[in-house]
Amino acid sequence: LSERNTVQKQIILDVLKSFNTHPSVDELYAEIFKVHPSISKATIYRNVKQLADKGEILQLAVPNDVSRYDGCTDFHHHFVCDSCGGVFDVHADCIDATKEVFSLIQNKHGFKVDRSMTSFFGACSTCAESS
Amino acid sequence: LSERNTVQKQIILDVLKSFNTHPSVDELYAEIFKVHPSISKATIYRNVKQLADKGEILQLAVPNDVSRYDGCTDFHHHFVCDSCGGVFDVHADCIDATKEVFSLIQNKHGFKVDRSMTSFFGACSTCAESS
DNA sequence: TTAGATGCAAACATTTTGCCGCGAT
DNA sequence: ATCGCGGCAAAATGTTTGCATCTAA
Repeated sequence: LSERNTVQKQIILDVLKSFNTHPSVDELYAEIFKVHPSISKATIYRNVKQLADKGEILQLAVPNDVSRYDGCTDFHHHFVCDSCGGVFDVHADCIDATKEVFSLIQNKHGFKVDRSMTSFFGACSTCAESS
Repeated sequence: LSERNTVQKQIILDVLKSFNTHPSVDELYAEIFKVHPSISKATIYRNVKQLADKGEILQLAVPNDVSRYDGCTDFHHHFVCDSCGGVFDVHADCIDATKEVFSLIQNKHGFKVDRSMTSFFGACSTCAESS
């Protein structure tokens, strides 16, 4: 049941953390390929899943888009542009989803809440201008 | 540029609204098939996309899961069980993501925010018990 | 009448899996 | 020396598209 530290796993984590954006597996692959051309996409799929399960990275689900990954696990949120599909960070000071809310939900519904994330939707600055 | 009201579109909307859960296209198909066996999945895919674009239904993006649809467009949130993948409603009184927050984000980032949705993650009551 | 919608099947894209060999522990 | 992991290719899954036909307007 032990988990091994491999070169590939470390590169995947490092490269993901170097992104300011929220790359897909394809985007990660393209970047990792530059330093480790022999990597396989299957390895990236397997590792991002494992890292997300351990909570070392976040997996983002975006409507009409592939899975995206976020190397920043600090509590924060996302804005998704309905027009271009871009995903941008929205930091937490904007919204109040605190542990108090988690308890409230747990008491009301019986769900044991661990974490939360808010998605905001609309038009990003670029798309709002060109319309 | 006109959009037509077809029998299929109406059935899709009706059946979706009859769910308390958040069905995938496959689950919708299975249910619609009972009353309209000649329906095609392509028709369902095309219509849920159109309905979601018009805002008549919601498209939910769930990590490691297919797209799910929600016939209830009232402002509310979701709890996703990390263990069984179930998606449950969490109504809005639990969390404060109001128009004020939207303005705050718009001022800070320039995004024109239209709507938001919060996802809570953890263990649902059933899964929390059996662990 | 005509342009949007349907059903079907084929095409596509993304993600998962089986297999075998490699390498971290 | 194990057994988890990597690379590859094949398979599985989910979604979109081309096309001929149908139908709402």
